[in-house]
Amino acid sequence: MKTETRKEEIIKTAATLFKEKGYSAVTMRDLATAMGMKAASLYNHISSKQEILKEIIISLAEEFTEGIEVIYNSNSNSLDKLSQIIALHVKITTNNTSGMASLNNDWMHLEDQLAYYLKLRNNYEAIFLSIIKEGISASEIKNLNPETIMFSMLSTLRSLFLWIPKKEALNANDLANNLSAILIQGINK
Amino acid sequence: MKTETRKEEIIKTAATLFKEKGYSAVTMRDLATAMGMKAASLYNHISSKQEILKEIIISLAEEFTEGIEVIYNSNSNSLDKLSQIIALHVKITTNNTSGMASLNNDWMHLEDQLAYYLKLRNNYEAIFLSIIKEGISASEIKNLNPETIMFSMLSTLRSLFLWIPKKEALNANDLANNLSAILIQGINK
DNA sequence: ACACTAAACTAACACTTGTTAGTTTGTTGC
DNA sequence: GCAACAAACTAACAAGTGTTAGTTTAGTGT
Repeated sequence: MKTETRKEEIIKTAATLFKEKGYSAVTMRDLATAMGMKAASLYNHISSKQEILKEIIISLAEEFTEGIEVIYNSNSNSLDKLSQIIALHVKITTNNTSGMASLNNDWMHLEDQLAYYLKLRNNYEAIFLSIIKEGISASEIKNLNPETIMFSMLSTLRSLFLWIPKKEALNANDLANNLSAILIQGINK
Repeated sequence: MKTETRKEEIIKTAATLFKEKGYSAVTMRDLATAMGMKAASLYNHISSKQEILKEIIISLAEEFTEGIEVIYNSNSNSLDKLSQIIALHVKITTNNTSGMASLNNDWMHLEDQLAYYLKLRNNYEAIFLSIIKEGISASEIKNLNPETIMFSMLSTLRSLFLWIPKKEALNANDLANNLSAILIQGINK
């Protein structure tokens, strides 16, 4: 329980491979080669391929859940809360780009934990939607379809893992600020 | 060369399976079962699993290329061109939701056609970026980072395949108009 | 009736998959 | 020097993979 570092290395390596080819296309032999060992040796550290995916996805999903609940319960106004959500996505994605790829593309290959993951995701979206609706009621946000607003924002935020690695020039703060400007104020001059 | 309808049925069925589980996780036996036949029988109509993926993705990529070139060469102003790009995505995605899932998630499993696909995609993004830059030069668009603007819009448009099937209530025109409003004018009241 | 053809079938192939069992290696604490 | 242990190894497995070869079936035009 102390030196779990080898297991974590495997999970991290797996995440980068999953990002490139997807969970199903990565074999245990691919992963072993990337780790410089034989496939069977992986099983000294992990119990199955499934477990790796679970470790990657569930911890991230829980991180998002905790993050948005704090934001929701703060006493900022709605537009500020949306900016904080943007910053949350930028931060988590910056810290674990590869894991975010699995979260977005391979969640359907969770087996035992699929129901739990979907529960977390539905909960997250429900809170996000509440914030938007409250913003509309408070006349902070334009009276447009709330689901479409959420879809648009969430699409951009969920794609950050594709974008951030190419632009390490931008630091996390600048990116979050840029995105807030675009997503909230629009681009029309 | 006349009745290619059986091949097209296979490709369409494959696309819906690829959308749910991804290209790598769908076996030829899965596809055959969905078609009500045995796996070997598929090969009377298609030459390989690869070919199916190619047919799905390349035709869509070419459709986007043709579409954006027409828009780019029209004499609308830049904001109108962006609205037309939004409408292009909504239209193509509405007509082939499953195929768009493969285009977005499984392009890396193209083998022989991977280079060609990447060429088309880079060309598409270059034109998109030109339109944004021209809009900034013409003072139609705010002077924000053009790449970030494109990334934000494209993320939303590329995720439409996830969204459109859930909202068949909205027709294509309404959705395109809603999205144009949000992406261009912002949500801040 | 007969040849043709589209489209299904059965059987099998060579290879790859995730995983297990049992063994060897190298380091650490006594 | 030896016990203990983490972490690698070899060898093998049963099941599943995409694909091929050859055959059967049923419908169509002559």
